[in-house]
Amino acid sequence: MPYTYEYPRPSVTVDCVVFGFDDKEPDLKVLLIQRAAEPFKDCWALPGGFVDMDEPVETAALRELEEETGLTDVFLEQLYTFGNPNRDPRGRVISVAYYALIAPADKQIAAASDAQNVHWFSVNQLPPLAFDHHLILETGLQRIRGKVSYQPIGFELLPEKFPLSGLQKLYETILETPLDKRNFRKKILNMGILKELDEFQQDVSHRAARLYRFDKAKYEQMVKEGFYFELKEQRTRETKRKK
Amino acid sequence: MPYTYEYPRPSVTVDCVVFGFDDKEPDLKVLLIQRAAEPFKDCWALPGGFVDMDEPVETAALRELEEETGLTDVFLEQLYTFGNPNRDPRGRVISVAYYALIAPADKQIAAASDAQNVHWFSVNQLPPLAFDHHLILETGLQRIRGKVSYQPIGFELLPEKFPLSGLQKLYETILETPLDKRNFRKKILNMGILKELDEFQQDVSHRAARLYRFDKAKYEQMVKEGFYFELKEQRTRETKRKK
DNA sequence: TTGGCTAAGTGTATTGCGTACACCGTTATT
DNA sequence: AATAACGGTGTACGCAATACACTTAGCCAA
Repeated sequence: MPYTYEYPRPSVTVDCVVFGFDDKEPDLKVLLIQRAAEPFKDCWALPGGFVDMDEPVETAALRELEEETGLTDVFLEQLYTFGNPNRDPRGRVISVAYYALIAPADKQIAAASDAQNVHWFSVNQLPPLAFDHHLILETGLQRIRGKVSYQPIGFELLPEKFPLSGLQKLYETILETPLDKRNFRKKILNMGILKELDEFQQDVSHRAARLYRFDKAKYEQMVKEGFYFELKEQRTRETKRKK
Repeated sequence: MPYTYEYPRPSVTVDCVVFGFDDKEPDLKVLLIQRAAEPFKDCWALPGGFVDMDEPVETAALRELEEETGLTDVFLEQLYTFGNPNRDPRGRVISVAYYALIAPADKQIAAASDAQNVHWFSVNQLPPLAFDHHLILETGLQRIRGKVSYQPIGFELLPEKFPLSGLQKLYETILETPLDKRNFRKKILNMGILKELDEFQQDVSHRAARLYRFDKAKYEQMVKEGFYFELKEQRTRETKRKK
């Protein structure tokens, strides 16, 4: 027991809420691992683990994500820090939560390390979760619901090339509201942040849709010039203003 | 040295970015303390300190704030967690930062505990700060700039009763942009979240303005019914869409 | 008391954007 | 050849954002 301190110290962990989008269902998914060790052995949980003493916290999140699921090169942002004294039966554990967005093409995932199993779950059909992971996940959901409307993070959930209908489905899924096709296309195309490609969908049993790519460089250029991304929930005239 | 662990553990602290608004200058202010102990003795810093083992992190933030500045009953939200390995010369210290908004009427502050001095600084005239507190403060600034536009947190910076011009000055200060008086009044009054009082400014050397109060209960009621607060930067027609 | 200063308070015309809404075209399948 | 599935397109309407200037109220000082 070599590590001794004058005052007691908490352990610090990271946990990752990994979101993925499945446009077949269509459904927002979360990546969970099945714990191989106590506590909560066999229970589903968010991927995560202890922060090493010499690594930045975000690095720990990326490392644990790769160790437990094989994922690399993900979009990752800090979500919230959970530190209630009783959230972990092993003692005082403060967890810095991150959320990640990954494109389905990257979805080759592999159970490893502390995990005996890794699996995508629909956010609407979640198993019981270890610790306070349900709270963390819910916090992550709120975050991306709030954030997709005014930052173009949704593209992180799509493959590099996607049809407009795929983007629309994504927004409809996250915002839980139907959008008008013509208005959606008009608005997103007018923004000028999509690059129209000369490629089309393959292997579909109907007319193939044109593919687009998110033009990140142009977007950042426009932001500098005062552009303000905004793609809100479309409400009907009735619900818009009551009374 | 009674506390021994199998693995090394970081220390965990909290830091608070306390914002106040001065409508005389008008200026956005931050409350800083002058450190009484090493490291960074005599240097200005954000109020904060170590998290006790049996208290929630947010409780620690509130406790440290009271201990060092005498402030209680503040609006407080978690900001971000800073955990780079070298941010503190004493070793690995991970800090959970919060930001607080307080009304000027509450501004009776008192140096205490670890602080030899407490002082309001304009965010535009900051002294050198201890640790990475400059980064934390900057992060807090960005947060409230982003947040005032779509959540009515600005009222936390005003006294309970305020004139419309005070609210407008607040928004102009935080957003760093001039707003049109008539449009501002029209918009905020139409929202219906302000209660018109039968009281007026006192001791002003010109016509006294009517005072208003933020009707929080009504606002929350309206949010439930789908109301969406939004008070954006007003841009001119020219800058709005280029080309 | 009067004149001057400061800030409060108020209305309208224009325009751009969000919204609602329906049909034809293309491709693959049987 | 017919069907099924989705792709792709235009317009009219109404509201809300914007631009813009003068009068009134109250205090103060000469």
